[in-house]
Amino acid sequence: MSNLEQRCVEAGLKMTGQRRVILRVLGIAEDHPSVEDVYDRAKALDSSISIATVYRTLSLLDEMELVVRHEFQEGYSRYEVNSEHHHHLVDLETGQVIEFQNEELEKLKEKIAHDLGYELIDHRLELYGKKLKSEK
Amino acid sequence: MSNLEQRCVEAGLKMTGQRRVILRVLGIAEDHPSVEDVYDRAKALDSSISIATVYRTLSLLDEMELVVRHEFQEGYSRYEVNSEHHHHLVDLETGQVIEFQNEELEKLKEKIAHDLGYELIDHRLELYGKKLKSEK
DNA sequence: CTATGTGCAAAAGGTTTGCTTCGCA
DNA sequence: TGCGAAGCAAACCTTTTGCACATAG
Repeated sequence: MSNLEQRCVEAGLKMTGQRRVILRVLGIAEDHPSVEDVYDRAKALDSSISIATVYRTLSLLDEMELVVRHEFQEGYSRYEVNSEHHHHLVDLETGQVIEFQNEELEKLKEKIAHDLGYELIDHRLELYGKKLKSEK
Repeated sequence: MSNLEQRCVEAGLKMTGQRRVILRVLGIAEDHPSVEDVYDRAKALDSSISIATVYRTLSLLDEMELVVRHEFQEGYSRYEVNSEHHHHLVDLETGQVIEFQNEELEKLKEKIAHDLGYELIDHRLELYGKKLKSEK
């Protein structure tokens, strides 16, 4: 049983065929798939899956924080398995999403929130850019 | 003629009654109104305005960069007049939006993008927090 | 006068939900 | 077997759009 499945069972979810497939799709994804993407990939493994189930499952996983939902100003959501904390840089020319971490940034966010009199619960940082012409 | 109106005329837009009203609503707003909010406020000044016009006008203003569109993960957009660059901290308990600026942050963003081989075109930073209990 | 803008209602696109049936525990 | 889960289609919500009429310049 995969780690994701394990955690679902522990949370009291029934491990249905559909959920197993969706978890598998998410587990092997190397990108940040949209609901439609997850649906298509899941359907390739089990053609009986409906998009309603994909939506319901992703919402559940999001609540359980097994997954992170992103909205990169595209009008729809994209998901990824919740692993290490990181941020995203979206390539405006290709749509490619690059992940990064930055310790200095983490500290700065905490400081800013605290200075404003707030406890930081969540945050979101996205960079949008174009690849620099590297003269090779 | 208000500054916003001025800039619209310069951009070649016809200054209709509806646009004047919408610009006025945006100009005096002290919050970050949703399209529905703008529509309601505009209707109070001119009951003939339709929501389609509000959407069309806000899109135009956004393209012209007279206005900034935000999506605070609420499922709809909010707008504000484009003034000084700043970021937002959303109070998770009240929905209140606090604006802030931070020079260190600006530099850090540029550096991160550059280190990843990108030219930073746009970015988005939102903090979500709860007010600290201040023992007064 | 005419290109641009508006109102209205319908359509679009993503997401949610009611209801019935299915199947895991 | 009983209750959570799935499939299907309709409903929802925000946003966009086609079309006929109105109006700024």
